[in-house]
Amino acid sequence: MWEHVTPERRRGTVRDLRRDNRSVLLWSLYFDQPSTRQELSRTTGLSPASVSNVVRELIDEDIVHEAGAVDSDGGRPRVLLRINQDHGYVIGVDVGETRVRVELFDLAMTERATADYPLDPREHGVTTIVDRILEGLSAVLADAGVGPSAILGVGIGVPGVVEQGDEVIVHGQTYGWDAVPLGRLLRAGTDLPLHIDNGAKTMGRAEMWFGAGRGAQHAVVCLIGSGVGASVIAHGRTHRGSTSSAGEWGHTTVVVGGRECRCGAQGCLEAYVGAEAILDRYAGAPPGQDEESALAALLDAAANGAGEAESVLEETALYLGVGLSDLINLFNPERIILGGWAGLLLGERLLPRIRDAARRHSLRHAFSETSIELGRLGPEAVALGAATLPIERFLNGETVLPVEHRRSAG
Amino acid sequence: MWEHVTPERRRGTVRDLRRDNRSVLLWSLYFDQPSTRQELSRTTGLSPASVSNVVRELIDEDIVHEAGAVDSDGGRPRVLLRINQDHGYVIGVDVGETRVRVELFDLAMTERATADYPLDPREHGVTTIVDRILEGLSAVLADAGVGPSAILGVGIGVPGVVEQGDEVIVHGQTYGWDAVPLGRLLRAGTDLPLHIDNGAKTMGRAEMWFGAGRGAQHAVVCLIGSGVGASVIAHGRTHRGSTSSAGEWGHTTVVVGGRECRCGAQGCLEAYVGAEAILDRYAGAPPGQDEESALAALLDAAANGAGEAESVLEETALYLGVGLSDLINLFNPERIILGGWAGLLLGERLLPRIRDAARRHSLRHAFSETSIELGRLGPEAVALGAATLPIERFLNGETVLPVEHRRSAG
DNA sequence: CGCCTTATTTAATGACGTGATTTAACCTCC
DNA sequence: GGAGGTTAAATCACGTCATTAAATAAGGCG
Repeated sequence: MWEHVTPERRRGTVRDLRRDNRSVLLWSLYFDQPSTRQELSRTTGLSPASVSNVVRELIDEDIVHEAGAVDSDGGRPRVLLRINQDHGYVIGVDVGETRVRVELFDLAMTERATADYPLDPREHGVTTIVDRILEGLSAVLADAGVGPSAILGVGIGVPGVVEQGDEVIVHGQTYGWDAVPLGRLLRAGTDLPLHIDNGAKTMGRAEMWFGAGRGAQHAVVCLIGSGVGASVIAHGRTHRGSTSSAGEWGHTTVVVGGRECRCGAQGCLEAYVGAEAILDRYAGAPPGQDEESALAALLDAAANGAGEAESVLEETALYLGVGLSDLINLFNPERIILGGWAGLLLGERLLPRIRDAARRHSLRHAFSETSIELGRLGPEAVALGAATLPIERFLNGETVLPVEHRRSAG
Repeated sequence: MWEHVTPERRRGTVRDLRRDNRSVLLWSLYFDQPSTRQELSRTTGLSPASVSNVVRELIDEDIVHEAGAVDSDGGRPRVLLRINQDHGYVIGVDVGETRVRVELFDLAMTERATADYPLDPREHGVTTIVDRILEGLSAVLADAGVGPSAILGVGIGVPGVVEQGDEVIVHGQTYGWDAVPLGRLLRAGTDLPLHIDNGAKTMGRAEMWFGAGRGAQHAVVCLIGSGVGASVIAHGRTHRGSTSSAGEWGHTTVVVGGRECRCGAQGCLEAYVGAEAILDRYAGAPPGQDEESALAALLDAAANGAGEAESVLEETALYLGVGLSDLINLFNPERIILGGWAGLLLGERLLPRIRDAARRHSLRHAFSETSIELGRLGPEAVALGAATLPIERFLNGETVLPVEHRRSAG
């Protein structure tokens, strides 16, 4: 009864030690390719001898390749090492409000195949989605010419709360999903290792790994689309809370007794800065347009001096800034990243005003340590981020690939 | 350039492994005393042989004592082990708004000496505080008859933001402290190892270790006094953010454009539920009373049916509930603990109403997984929690005590 | 071609955790 | 009260690991 006060600790055999060191080395190499044994020794803190040993092991397993060399003033050249990007593959799935998208990547995260299934807005039934995903999996495998045994895992980003556990359960407000055992349903159709997570969180991962979040240890990635979500990263890790539903920034209250939100509460942030809510507040919106064009039109109208559009945006910037200030005060991140299609559209035009509103509503010290930026990966990042889930497992040494994929040891 | 995405990893020598295992064992024993080697083997996952080895080491260092035995149906009795509570001592300091309090504890956290220095409300100068603390340190050492060499460390809880780093800097809004290098100032007067942290955070630690937080991995401890603060615990660790100013819940915005807060912003939670703010909103408050009696009087007035008092409280419960719902949505804690003198007073009478308001403003799933409770340790817990800072270091094996305190090895 | 410089590997060493084996400590039953 | 049983703890032999120091590889330069 003490686990409450200390972080999880792995079992301490001398063998686990090796697994950990190997993992540290892999992470380092993965994010700093190509590298040399020497450099790895520096970055990991391991002795050159240990680096040599581990690297030999990795080369034998065909996970790492030697690739050229670089002169070292006068002496023996350093050998360049890089991860064999064809050692295995990962798949990322983006289950969005309007489509299901499946992408296959190699270990370097270059896209090798894609499948895209537009979704009828009225067709969010569980079986439809499951079918699309399974269909997409076979499609990208075939398309890329990759066998299932070479797949390290499949990451799936879905809207709504994802309860991790023995059985992965998805609660999708917008989809009308209630406690859907998505993992079990999918496992009926595929044997690939699955990693299911909330879409905002997977997008957050993508920005942290490859986008505007690189280098930050503490960040919040805000996903503003039709609705509003966020992914909180502390110490480089996505904050999940006790049942993985942390980060529901959109339903934070900014006005007690304010506008009604689709979640049933009043005064939620989402009821002011979600695309749906913004358009709702704007009388000038022509009906029948899709949200994306409608919001773009609103922005144009404001740029052309339309008073009402302008005031809706002004208000939006204020509320969004307030929402961000809450994040700053509570999390003290070094960086806040605005993403999602609506977030990017709004940010482009309103960022200074949003920043100003955030400044006015947060504590000076914390605000001064936070930068507020736009996401760099676009709204397509959900699948990419989802695909990093199996990559993480791989780098941690928690995935073993069938032997056929290993070169016979020297 | 990859640390952004993986948690800190310790250097991996076979020696660190031992230190870690020893630490795991110590934590387990600390929170589950007395215990036996056998039981420790179970809880730590270490083999009985390793437990034996480590325990022998700890006994040799006089950190652990054997204390009696317990029959085991028929066979050799299990030997009970407990931590030698006199192996070393820790000191906790509570720098509050009205006093400085210094307490000395043994390893079992029983209080051995106390020193208390009331503070003139106008006298929050840095040197005054530093002097009081130093005075208190000598006082408790003398009082308990303990030499400085037996002190594992001193934990200090202060109001305001504490920036951890090479040089500990304190920003105390309420105190009018701006970037005070408290660590350096104290080090001029004492050689004891110092741990400085925000008072809300140290109180949170106390509740997590010994109070209403026991057993929880994810919790938020709310400190409501004259102002409002919070301590967020994720995975058993206090969340600090990038510059340790995380958890400033009090300055979260609950009403855009709302009441002015002493921080300069508008609509902060603190401007509604801090004791000062509550009394401010209550016209019936007789002047010249201290806050504590005034709030108690307000509560009594409401209990006796005074309409205005009642409505102020009703409103307070609403705002507090909304504040909690933000925590629930963002952090998804398993437990929320209401503490601080005002929090306890309010909670006693208003808890059901607070809970209800929180429920109405948070997402169903997250709310249903959270319990909202009152703190168990009272407002005195700041010093206790501060004292756990050096305890933690000790249990992690990061503290070495001078040899004089070790029994000569057998 | 021999010497110099730097990178990597090899060899020797010491620490560690574990399973198997002993030893310790207490019980029951005859 | 001693033999046999039972459970706990300590010891031993072994395999694994990271590290340091020494050796070797791989170029450059004169």
